Order: sequence, then C-alpha cells, then structure tokens
Amino acid sequence: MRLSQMLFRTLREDPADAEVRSHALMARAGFLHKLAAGIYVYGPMLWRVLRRIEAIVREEHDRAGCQEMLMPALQPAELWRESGRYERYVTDGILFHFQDRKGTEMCLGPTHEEVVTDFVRQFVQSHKQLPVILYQIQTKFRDEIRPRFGLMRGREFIMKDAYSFDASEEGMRASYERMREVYRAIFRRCGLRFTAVEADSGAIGGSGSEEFMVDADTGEDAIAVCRETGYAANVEKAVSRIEPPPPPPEERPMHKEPTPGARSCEDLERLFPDLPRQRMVKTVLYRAVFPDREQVVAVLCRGDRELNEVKLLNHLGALHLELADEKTVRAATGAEPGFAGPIGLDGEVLLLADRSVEGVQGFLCGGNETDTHYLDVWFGRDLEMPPVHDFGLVQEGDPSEDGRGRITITRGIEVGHIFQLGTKYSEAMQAIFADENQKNRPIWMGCYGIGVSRVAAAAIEQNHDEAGMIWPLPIAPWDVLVVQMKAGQEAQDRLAAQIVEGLEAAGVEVLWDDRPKVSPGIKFKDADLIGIPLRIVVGREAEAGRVEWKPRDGALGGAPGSLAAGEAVQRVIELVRAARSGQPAGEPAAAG
RNA sequence: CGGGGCGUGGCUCAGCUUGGCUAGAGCGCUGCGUUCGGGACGCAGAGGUCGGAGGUUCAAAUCCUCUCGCCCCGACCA
Repeated sequence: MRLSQMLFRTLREDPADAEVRSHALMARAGFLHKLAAGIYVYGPMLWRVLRRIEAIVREEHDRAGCQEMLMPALQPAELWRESGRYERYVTDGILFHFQDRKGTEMCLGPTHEEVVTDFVRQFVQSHKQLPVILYQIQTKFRDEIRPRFGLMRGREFIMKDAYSFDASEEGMRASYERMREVYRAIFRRCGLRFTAVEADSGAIGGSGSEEFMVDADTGEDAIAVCRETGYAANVEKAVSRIEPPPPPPEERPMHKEPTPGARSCEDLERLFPDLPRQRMVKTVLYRAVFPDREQVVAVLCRGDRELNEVKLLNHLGALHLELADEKTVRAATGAEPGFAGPIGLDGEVLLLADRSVEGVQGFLCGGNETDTHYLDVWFGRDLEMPPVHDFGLVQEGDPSEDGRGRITITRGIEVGHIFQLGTKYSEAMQAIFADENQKNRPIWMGCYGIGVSRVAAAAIEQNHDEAGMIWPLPIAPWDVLVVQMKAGQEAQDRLAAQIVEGLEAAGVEVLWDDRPKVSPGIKFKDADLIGIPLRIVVGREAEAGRVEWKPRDGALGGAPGSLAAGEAVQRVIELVRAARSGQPAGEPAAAG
C-alpha cells in the first residue's frame, strides 16, 4: 500500500482529552477518532490491527475445535428476565435498554450468556451432543459508569466471547483447561508479555475464573505475584500470610484517651509514638445493599493492613458495597467520622473482623465519640471477638500463603477472562439434556472473553516510547514500512518499487511511504509514531542498490545499518515468517 | 450518581477576573518560490454560529439562568 494513497494525517500534539499513552498516540496517528464518550471510529490502520488480532483469535479457537457463529447484538429484555440478570444490569445502569415501536423492552447485548443458552437449549437434547464450544467476535455495548482511557474502556467495543457446554462438571473443567491453553497461545502469538492470574468472578458468577493480564505499569488492575512459587492473582482475590502481631503487652484496664482531631492511623501514631500500628484496630464502616434491604457493616482491621472490599462483598453476598457516608457513620457511631470503634456501636450494625486482628490485644480503637479513642482494649475481656474472616488486601512483601516466597504487586491490563459458570444459566433458563440413564440434567457451562479492541490498546501501553507506538510484529498494521526519502527521484523510485514488489510476492504486508514533497524529518517522525516494527529506508544509497536497515523495534530487527536491498528484503521475509510460525502447518500465511 | 474541571478555526491554547475596536497565536491546510537524512524557510491566502437556548445591557466570547457535551477522582468490567 502506498501511503500517498491513504487517508493519513498525524498530529504534533496530544489531544487534550487523551489521558493514557495508547489513546494519545493512536489519536495523533489517526488510528482513532472519538465520536462520543467511550465510542470511537476505528481508522484504516487500527482496523488492520484489529483484523490481525481477530485472525489470531480465530485460528486458535478453530484449531481447538471451537465453532464460530454470530449472535444478534439487539436482544429482547425478556431473555434477561429469564436468567434473572435484567434487574441487576438495569439497576447498575450498564445495560443499554429501550422499547421498540411495539413497546417491547429491548436491549443491546453487553455479553451473550442468555442468547447462547437460549440457542443451545433448542439444539441440545442428548449428552451425545456434548461437549461443544461456540464463539463469536462481535461488538458489545455497555453503558459504563465511566468510560475512559480510549479503547481501554469503551461503551461500544469489540469482544470475542466463547461459551462451552458440557455434560458434567469434569467436562466443564476440561473445556476450561482447553480454553486456558487457547488463551495462552493467543496472547503469546500476539507478541504480548502477559500473566494469567486467579480472579474474582464478579457479576458473571460461577465457581472458578482466571484473568489474562498484559503486563503494563499503566494497567488498571493490581496483581499479586510470587516469583518463588509462581502464584499470581488479582489483588481482589489474592491471599497471603500476614506477619503476626507483636506479643500482648502487660494487661491494663481499658480506658478512654482524648485524641482531638486524630482520624487516621497516621494521626494516632503522632499522639502515641510508642504504640505500633499492629496494636491499632481500625473500624471501617460500609453500606451493603441487598436485593431486599440495606445493612451497615463494620469491619475491624489491623492498623497496618487494608481491607479488600471484594472479599467482603462476596462474603456478605450483597449486590453492592460502598464506604458509609458521613450521615451513616454518625448514626452508627454517634461520632464524627474517624472515631468509629467496635464498642458501643448501634445495635443494627453488623460487626465483623478481618483475620489480621486475631491475636491483637491491648490495642487502640475508636471510641464512638468524637475526639476519643479507647486504649488497652482486650478481645474476650472488653468485647466479644466478632466473626473472623479473611477480608484483607494482600500487600507488597507479604509471605505467600504457603510461606515459601514473598508477594510482589505489579500492574496489568485485563485482556481476557475465563469462567467456570457451572449450571447457573442452564438451570435458570432450563438448558437441559438427557444423560445415559435418561435423566434430565442441566448443562455445565463456561464462558471466555477477550477484549479484542482492548488488546490493541494494551499492546501500545506495553510497547511504546517517547516517539510513538511500537507494534509487536504479529499484530502490526503492516509488517514493514519502506520509507522512500525522495519520491520522484528515479533511482529511489525504481529501487523502492522493486523492494515492495519482492516483499509482497512473498506475502509480506508492506506500507510504502512514497509521499512526495514531504521532508525527511516528517517521514521519520511519522514512522516512529505509527510504530511499524520493521523499516527499510530507501535514500541516498539507492543508486548503489543499497538501503538503510532501520527497525523501529531494535529488539526484533537488530542493529541498524546499510544493507544491499536484496538482503534487507530477505531479512524481512525471514522475520515475518518467524513471527507467523505459530500458525498451523500447511496453512498459507494470513493475508489480512 | 457524588466530587472537581473544561467547551473559542482541523489540533494545542490565549482572551473572560474588570463587557467596548475588524476575536488572536502556534501547529496544520491551499498556492508560489527556495530547501531536502530527524517535524525547514519566505511570500500570499483560506478557514471561527466563541457548545446551544434564553436573559441583562447602548454593547456579551466575557455577566446571569437553563441546557447539551467532554475530561479527571470514586463504585463496574473485555
């Protein structure tokens, strides 16, 4: 493709509304255009990237025996009522929903468990038809509370979603394992560095789940990793050991201490310099929302630890959980926020304790009275130990659960998530089959998602520099950029055309910057910005049949330097072949 | 939804506090010429309902009201 023929333009400055590099760089390079919050036009170059990602996704799914299909984005709300998710999704506001001309409630699919389950229940009657895995690549709609970061969290985005159907729990696990391997292969082939982590299954529900995180400092998710043991989990889910508290001090009677203005552990440390954080107990108040009621919950936590709201939410089985607002705090404690404690709380409050407070004695805690704390408090003596569970957030440096290593916290971008759903949807929607003994049983399901458009953004978050994007070769919009310094100069015209022809004949996708009257500086800056990994410069040595080898990605293309044109062509062909070697043998190189 | 901020040529912004000339700059764009290996230079141009509506005023980008949109911080997720 000749760049001079493309709709192409670059901007010198970052757009004002782009917060992350991937968004800013793509917008500057014309890959992306925002139409409204979280809604984007994918330009020609970005679309090539997305199609390449899709091609890899398809190949790996097909190879694993999955069947591609396509379901409607437009769906009757009735189906969602049947699974029981309609209320929650509408209350959350995540579901785009409206009425058609007849007044029927409709929605735009944020995910397709309902539709696929409805489809499968009409087909499957016998265990002989199982297992089966279906998938589609399609636009999804979610009215995100806060769309942001460009392609990272859009309201309309491209997703690959797959669903497995099995006759037994073991079968479901086997399908899940198979999909896990498919996912590993996909992200490996995309040229991304990633980590598979244990995850919370959230609103989708089910028993087990893992997320695939592209390693990137700018990621929205924090991940707990243990190098020694290979443990990796989303911090929402992660467990660790915690250092035990110091031994109890000499027993003294509980008493009040004036603590004016001391609302945090930092403040209290200044007032009580000899008291370690491990002998402070925080009381954090939450408001938990259930389908039929609300409940104020107070959770005790050691002063040097933090609480994990996801663990708490799961334990309570609540729909939502949020920090209590000031009014709620005042009503529950009778004090200004910052002085909540377990003693003398309002009777309606549910009191729980994180396991970090176990063994803590003679501690400091809030007095439920403004500017007052209790000191020398003992569990068992001054108050009953509330029910104890693990509500803690893992912290950097914690020993791993088995004690054989230490936890490190890193960041990542979630590009894939796989779930064992069990029979949640099949039971709700009566997707049943007859087993060998003619007994009706619900189908065991799994679901598996990849954010295709998010993969593109994550690739840039992981691979860029000051000058621009650096695409991994397998998902780059083009394999190689041929930069012709002076379009119209005969020797350069001839050599560039010859190189492009040679590469294309070998199945390499080539972008040829043949723009006339564009200064060298601009060509180089643009080349850096769009980040095509391999580059050949046709310039001053063209008469001698030589070019400059100038890869964008030094790690991939090696050192720059002068080369005979034929040699450069050969090098590109080899690198491209190597990058595509993940393909099944016998298939031609993907041409799109 | 709660809290904070912003809407002025294609892009990045100034002007608004204290209303007053023909609404500006840089980049980009068009034409001509000189340049030509890291965002060149000169000359001549095009391009703006100042987000929208209403109001105050002799006069509104500027003040007031309403409204739409966008961004950031929090709960959600591919």
